[in-house]
Amino acid sequence: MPRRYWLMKSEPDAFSWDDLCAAKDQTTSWDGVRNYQARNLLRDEIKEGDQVFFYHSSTKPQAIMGTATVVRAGYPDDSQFDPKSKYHDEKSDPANPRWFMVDIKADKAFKHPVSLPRMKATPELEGMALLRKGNRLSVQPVSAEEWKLIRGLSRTKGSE
DNA sequence: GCCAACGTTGGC
DNA sequence: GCCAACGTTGGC
Repeated sequence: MPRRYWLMKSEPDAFSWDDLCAAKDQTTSWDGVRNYQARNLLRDEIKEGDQVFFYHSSTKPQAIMGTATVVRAGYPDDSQFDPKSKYHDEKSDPANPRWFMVDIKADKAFKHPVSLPRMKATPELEGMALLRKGNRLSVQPVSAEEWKLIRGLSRTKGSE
């Protein structure tokens, strides 16, 4: 199985790229995802060694801040069983957990974060999941071509 | 702050 | 099982 690529969104007010870099071992559990489509990716598709773009949403500017590596593949999200957590899900059965998470570790900060407008202005990225209208998935696939191209963009300053 | 898009919930 | 109402996401 070749390494695969993903994009994960985070609101920096909640958890930012800097928070990831400041975390112990620059590693965090990607918990709190409560969407079935994203859950399926976390549980079934995302494997150790896969690479992740870390994207800041609902902020200015929205941008991919850097890359991370999946250091642990899908396992049950423990926040679903914690009554004190805002992610608590009383309907989830511990014997058959509903929600999953992965662990990611910060890899490289982009010299130049790649902004949403810059990606939109790049014709080769036209089909990218992130740019599709109405897209709300917080975890989404990235193709090898998109990965390579965006890493290239991050090495040079854009107009955005 | 607005609102379009989409997912989820619940009445029937 | 349909679908209207509602809540959330996230760009603008």
